Amino acid sequence: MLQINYIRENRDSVIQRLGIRNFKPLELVDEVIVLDEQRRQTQAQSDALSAEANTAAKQIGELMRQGKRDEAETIKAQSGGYKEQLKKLADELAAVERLLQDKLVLLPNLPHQSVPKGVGAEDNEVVLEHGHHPNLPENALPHWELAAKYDIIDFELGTKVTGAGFPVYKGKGARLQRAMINFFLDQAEKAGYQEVQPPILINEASGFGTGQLPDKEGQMYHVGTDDLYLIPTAEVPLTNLYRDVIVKEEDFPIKLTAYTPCFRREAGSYGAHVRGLNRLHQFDKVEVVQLVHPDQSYGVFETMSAYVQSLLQALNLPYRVLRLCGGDMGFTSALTYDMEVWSAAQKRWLEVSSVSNFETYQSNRLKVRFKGQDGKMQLAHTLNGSALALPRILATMLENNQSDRGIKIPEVLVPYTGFEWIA
RNA sequence: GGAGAGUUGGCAGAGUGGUCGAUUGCGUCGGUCUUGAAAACCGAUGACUGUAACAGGUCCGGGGGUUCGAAUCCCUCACUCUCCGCCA
Repeated sequence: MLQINYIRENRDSVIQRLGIRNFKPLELVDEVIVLDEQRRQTQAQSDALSAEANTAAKQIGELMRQGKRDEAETIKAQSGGYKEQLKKLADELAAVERLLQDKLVLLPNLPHQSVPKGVGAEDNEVVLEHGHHPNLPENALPHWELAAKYDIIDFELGTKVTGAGFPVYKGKGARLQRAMINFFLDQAEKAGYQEVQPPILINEASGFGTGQLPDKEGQMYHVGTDDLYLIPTAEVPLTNLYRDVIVKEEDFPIKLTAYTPCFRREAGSYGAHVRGLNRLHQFDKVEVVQLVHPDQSYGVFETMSAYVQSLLQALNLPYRVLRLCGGDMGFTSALTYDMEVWSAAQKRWLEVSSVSNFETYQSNRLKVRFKGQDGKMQLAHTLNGSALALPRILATMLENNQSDRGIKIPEVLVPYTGFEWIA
């Protein structure tokens, strides 16, 4: 959520920057400013009246103590009206605040200066490409056929047990999943991230804190009986660990990592692009999250991006890094790099990681703060990145490493799998 | 699931209707003393909102109510703890 004070003081620049996102209802900005003005006026009225009522109440107390009952009764009689007036003002205030809040959450984060203007994926900027596209023979198979051929993933079984998008990994497939999780977690720990096992069900306040609610409600699975949501990413429980926390400045940077399954309804996604592992309702991911001093967040952002790339390099996967354009960026992000790997049999790029700096957009909702050198409270910056999402890595690994002998396991994973080939 | 007890500032812990935003202790920060440190002593030390700055306002788990006035009384919800039951 954007900070109302910032909007009030930087109206023109806010509008200009939202334009980079191709954000349409720019009139929201002025509506918010007007509502904020109303809010403050109502608040001031209410405060003044409260002050009067407080004074009167104190006088009564004083007079009672002195035994001046009659005088006390006189003031008491005059004080009767406060309650009603205050209630009226409080209702008014609540209404204005609610309106303001409702509008405020509709405003996405302001893009960083480096974010290119644009409306969709075609406007994203390729920052770099790394590695060579493997030359596969004509009879190369897409990963869903490889998965069937070597009997390591069973999509049909998952459909039977749950539904489409819930694959069953078997044998070496399951083992490979576990190997990747362990490899990613070990690497994250080496990079200084503390491993956490968070809950994978979250309450509404957590969903709101990181920005999934209210706008992306339909993307999460909701457990109605207990009013909880299945996490779409570990970012939600990890970042919410610090909700309402005042961090010590010297504790920055706070670096967390977690492996969790992730659940996404992916409503409205169908067709060839979602075949196999390309888009699932349940998948595994290792996530990294950092809470940092505002001065450091963009440096940390680059470090995090480099870290994710180091994983892709270790796995020997050809990848590219995209700087997302304003229109393609997530609602809450100020700057996002997407990492995509080249899936050689499908001949397309698959997104396997997304690294974002949210600046204070999340921390303003979460109230993650620290006391700065000047003694004033400041909001922390939050960042996160996938490191990495497993299914598309697996898909690409299967496709790119296939040969007559079978699937070659990347060297770094062999200590974790205990086998070099899936054949 | 049943019964009972609780939820107060970074922590511990007072406070059962009026000068309580809250006694006190610990912690933290600053100072005195010291070659330095410890101890001792002195002082400071919540958040939010608001203002040019003061002032003012709000917050004692959340929400609602009673009252001129609520941390204190009532209702309700959430959570924690203890005992019982069930159970990976």
